[in-house]
Amino acid sequence: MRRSKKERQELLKQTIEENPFVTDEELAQEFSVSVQTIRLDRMELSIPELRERIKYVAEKNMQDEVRSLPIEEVIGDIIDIELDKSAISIFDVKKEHVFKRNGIARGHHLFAQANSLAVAVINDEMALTGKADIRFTQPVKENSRVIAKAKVVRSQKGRTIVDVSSFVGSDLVFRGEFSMFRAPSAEKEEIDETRN
Amino acid sequence: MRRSKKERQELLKQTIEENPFVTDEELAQEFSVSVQTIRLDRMELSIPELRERIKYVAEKNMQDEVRSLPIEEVIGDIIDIELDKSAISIFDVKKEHVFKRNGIARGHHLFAQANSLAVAVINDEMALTGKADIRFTQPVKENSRVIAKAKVVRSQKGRTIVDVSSFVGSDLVFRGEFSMFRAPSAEKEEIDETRN
DNA sequence: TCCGATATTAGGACTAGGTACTAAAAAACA
DNA sequence: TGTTTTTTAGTACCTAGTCCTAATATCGGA
Repeated sequence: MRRSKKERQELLKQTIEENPFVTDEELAQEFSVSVQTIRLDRMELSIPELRERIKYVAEKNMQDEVRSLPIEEVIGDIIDIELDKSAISIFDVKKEHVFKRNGIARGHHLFAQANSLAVAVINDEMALTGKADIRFTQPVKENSRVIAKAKVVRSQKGRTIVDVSSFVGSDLVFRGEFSMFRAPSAEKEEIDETRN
Repeated sequence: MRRSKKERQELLKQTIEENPFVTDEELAQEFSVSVQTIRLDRMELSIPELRERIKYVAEKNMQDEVRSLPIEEVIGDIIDIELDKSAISIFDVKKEHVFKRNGIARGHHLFAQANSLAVAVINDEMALTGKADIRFTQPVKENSRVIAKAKVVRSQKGRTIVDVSSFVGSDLVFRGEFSMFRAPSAEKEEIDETRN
């Protein structure tokens, strides 16, 4: 089926986004146009060639790998941290984080950002969440930037209370009180401690 | 500096492993041999060409992506559901769900399973988590199978309380009380309702 | 020191998946 | 109808290879 140029280019963009591994040849067949047309389309849309796309995906992968090693496994980007005191992270809500039906962020992503920030702020070898009291105060839409602020409230014998408030702009969208277990050094402080 | 064949091939393997993006040309210079020699080496060591290597890395990345942001709307597999009453789901804890340091499942995955089950059990167009009171009662290790059981406790004017308990074997590992907002049909029931 | 084996290099033909460019044909529109 | 836009075709060139043949180099042993 032949489509208009505009329509075709829209679909082309989507198709390549979904599957960056597709060749011009295959796309030409898919859209029943010549390979040259596909190439003109890519030009107009500034979509790089197959190999560059693959390379990009691969490079992203490598970066992710190094990123997940040193900065620890945090959801969202930590932009400020004072160990055992406070921390701030940013999380951009993209299409994969929302419900398809209504475009609202799924709760567990906001929870993940907050929880992971609560873990990160603790200056110990190990930190585990014991309990949490959380509130989703406003729905968060796709393309929002969520800023989570964690504050250590108090700390006593292996237990630390961390308050996390998340905002979109000036709106509070999430609040949580996390009760964290901590284990100072390595081995024998066994995590069975986490029994609450 | 010229090395013996064996030595060179050993280094070659390492070099490519570290940086799969290196070309034969660059390797030839690095080892002061001809491009052909590098190619013979790759043959003998069964190392694929640059593009195949890059493609492999990229593909691995894509796989990871689908894994980390589940396509399906529910985290875990629902094995039983009675709308507005109860539901059960299974979630297998794999290496990507645990902290590298201690092999313990990160809290937000257990939360995600429970929260997502609470959403699923509600028989309405839309369900959003308003607040939640949760407890991680025991650490969950890699390769565990977590069974979450959701039960609708009560329901009144657009608000439904869902209790979720998650088990590994017979051990309770997580408990949460979720207060869910529900909107029967589509548009105008505006989600500002979620102000708590 | 010469011999044969192994290792290395050079070169040509071919490949995929393109870029960059020119030119012609087809379709859309005014 | 003429003009503009869009599409197609074709050429030369590119990278990073494969596959193959043939010519050298290098090395160990008799």
